[in-house]
Amino acid sequence: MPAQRTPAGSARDRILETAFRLFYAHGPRGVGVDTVIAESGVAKATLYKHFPRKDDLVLAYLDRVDQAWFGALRAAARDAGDEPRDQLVGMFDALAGACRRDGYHGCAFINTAAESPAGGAVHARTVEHKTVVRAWVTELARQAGAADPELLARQLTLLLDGGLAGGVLDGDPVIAEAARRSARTLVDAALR
Amino acid sequence: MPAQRTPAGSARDRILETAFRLFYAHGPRGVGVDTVIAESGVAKATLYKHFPRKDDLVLAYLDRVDQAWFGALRAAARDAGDEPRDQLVGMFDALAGACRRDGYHGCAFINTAAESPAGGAVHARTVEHKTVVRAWVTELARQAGAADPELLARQLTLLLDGGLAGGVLDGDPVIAEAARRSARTLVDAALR
DNA sequence: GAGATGGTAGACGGAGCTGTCTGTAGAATC
DNA sequence: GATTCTACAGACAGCTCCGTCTACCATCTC
Repeated sequence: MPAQRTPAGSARDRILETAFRLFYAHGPRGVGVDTVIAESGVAKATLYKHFPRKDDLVLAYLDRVDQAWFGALRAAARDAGDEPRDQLVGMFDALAGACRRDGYHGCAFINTAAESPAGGAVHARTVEHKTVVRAWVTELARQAGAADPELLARQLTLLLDGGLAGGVLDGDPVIAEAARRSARTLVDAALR
Repeated sequence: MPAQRTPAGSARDRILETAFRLFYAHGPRGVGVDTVIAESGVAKATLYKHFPRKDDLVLAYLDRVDQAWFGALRAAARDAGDEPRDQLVGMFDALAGACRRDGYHGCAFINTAAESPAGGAVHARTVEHKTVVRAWVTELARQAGAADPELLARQLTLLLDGGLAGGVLDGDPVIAEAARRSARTLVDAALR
């Protein structure tokens, strides 16, 4: 290609960065397009060129969250060592990290799903995220030698969801610690 | 008082019943006051007489959910027998019941908290609900003889939250079953 | 120079939102 | 009969929201 794609993508990036911050803090429905425009210092036409519908921006926001959160989850698992059974517990360090982060406001997917019509693309994307994460945990559980990897994955993602979702009420890091201990108990019981 | 309070409270009840249904399905922010008025067959002035602000209606909605959910939780625990350790597991039958219910849409408190400004009365009410429930579970854990009732209660309410909150994405009753099994494992481990 | 590209600035329409207000009507109470 | 209470019906103001549109500008390429 002769002309390189976007010179810097600076406008698009500013929009996404601003949307990420505002959508996470107040929920997509709680933030008007005009606010995103004002805070990102971009023209309205520019925003609508990159994201023809507000939902397109919401989807891009969810993709960004997915990258960040799923990435943190895998990194935490990796940091726990080579043993899958340790990784299943270690991934909960990502939850602890999230709880401690300033402006922590729970699970972006559950929060967004709660306000999205059931049939729409936005809701579907939130479900897709949870499915992908659970599949990854299931594979880890299989590698660890769990008799019923599906069940163990369900149990652990349930804990993750509970810890994350509850963050919208109370971001106490003690929650993450309780979740981690539960994970240890459940993993030990499943691999006995 | 000579004049009995409300002759039947029928208008107020219709408003509350309608708000309960619509708020739970779409979130308070997703339902306009006009819609509540139209669907409950009530005059606008009547609604604003009973609930001067929309937030007052939201608070009444949360109270209603609290009664229903906390009631179901205690009933499920009671049905599990007299032993506190069985009650700690049995309360998860309430989660299974919720999952199977038509129009199940996750945890009303988490969903509402996600869209409510952090400092407000609505957000505070959601936190209060979770606190009350956890206190009740803590007392149950203490009666069961847990070494660390606070921790066990955290762990179990985490499971409850995860199961409930995840319902906005996927109301599969298999979730409730996984939560129940986790609860059994955690309770057994804590009371060993 | 002509045109394409990507950006800024902001008006505008049509819709929906909350909350107020005026006016009417039935029923109970004094 | 007069008053009070409760409810119905609906117009209205003021705001926000989404998305479209016109106009202008800078840069780069042909």
